[in-house]
Amino acid sequence: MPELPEVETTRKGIAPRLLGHSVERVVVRDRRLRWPVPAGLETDLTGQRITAVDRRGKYLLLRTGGGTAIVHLGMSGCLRIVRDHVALKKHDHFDIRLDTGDILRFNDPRRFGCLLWTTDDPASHPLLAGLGPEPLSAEFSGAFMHARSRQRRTAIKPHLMNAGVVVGVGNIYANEALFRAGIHPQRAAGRIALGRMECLVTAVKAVLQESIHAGGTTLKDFYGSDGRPGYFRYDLRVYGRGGQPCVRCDSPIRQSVIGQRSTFHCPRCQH
DNA sequence: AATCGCGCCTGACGGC
DNA sequence: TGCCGTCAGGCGCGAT
Repeated sequence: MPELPEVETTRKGIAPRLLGHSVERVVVRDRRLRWPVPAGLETDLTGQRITAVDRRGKYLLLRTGGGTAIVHLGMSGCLRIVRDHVALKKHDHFDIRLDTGDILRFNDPRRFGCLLWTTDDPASHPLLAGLGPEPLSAEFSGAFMHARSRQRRTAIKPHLMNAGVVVGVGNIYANEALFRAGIHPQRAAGRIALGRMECLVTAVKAVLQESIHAGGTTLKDFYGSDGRPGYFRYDLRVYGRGGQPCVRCDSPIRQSVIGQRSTFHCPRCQH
C-alpha cells in the first residue's frame, strides 16, 4: 500500500520519463475513482507538456503549461510506466500516453485513488489547501507539533495521522514512531511536553527517512520488464505484532483500536 | 471549533 | 470446493 515513501518513490520513478514530454493521448477506462474523473480531463490534458512532477503529502502533481493533474494512489493505487505491448490488467483505470510512447498507467483495485484537473495553483485546491507541513521539512518540528497540540484532548495517534496537522503519516508510521518515542498512542496530544514532542518528531522523520531509503527497491520495479509490483518492506517493531514480544523489553505487544484504526503498542515502553 | 464515525471498494483470509 | 462474513485502510465529509 502506498505510504508517503512509496508515493515519493513513485514520483522519483516516473518523473524522468514524463518531464519535458507532451501528452499524446489520455484513456480513462473507469471514471469511478474516489471522485469521478472529470469529463473534460482527456481534452484538458492532451497536448500539454509536463513541466514538473511534484508531491504534496500523498498527492502527486503533474504540472503542465495549461493546468495540473492531481493524482492520489488511495490505498491500493499504483502508477507504472509501460509500453504499448503491455497487456491491460484488471483495474487498469487510466493511461496517460506521452509522445515518447511511454504510457503512465494507473491501476487501483479499490478505486480509493483519484485523478483530477485544476487550472489554478494546486496549492489552493480544496484538497490541498488545508494540508499541514511536510513531515521531512524543517517546518515540522517539536515546537510546531507542541504548538499544534495545545488544548487538544485527542489521542496523539489520530492527531499525528491528521493531514491537517502534518501530511503523510499513515497508520503504520504513527504506530512505529510512537513506539520509538516511547509515547502511548492513547495519550492526549495536549498533554505531551515539548521535549517528548521533539522526540516524537525525530522518530517520525527517522521512520519515514528509513522507509524512503528502503523504498528505493520499489523504484527498480518501474523499470523491471516483468512489472512485478514489489512490496515495500520495512523493519516493523510494533505494527502487526500484536501478542508478540516487544523488541526492547519482551512484553507482549498490545493491539487495540483507536479512531477506527488498529493500533499496536508496548504497555511497558510507551507512556 | 473540535471530534467522532461513516462510507467508499476489493481482495485476502478464516470458518463452516 | 464454495460461500459468506470480516477486516484492512486514506481521507473527506456530515453529524454532533
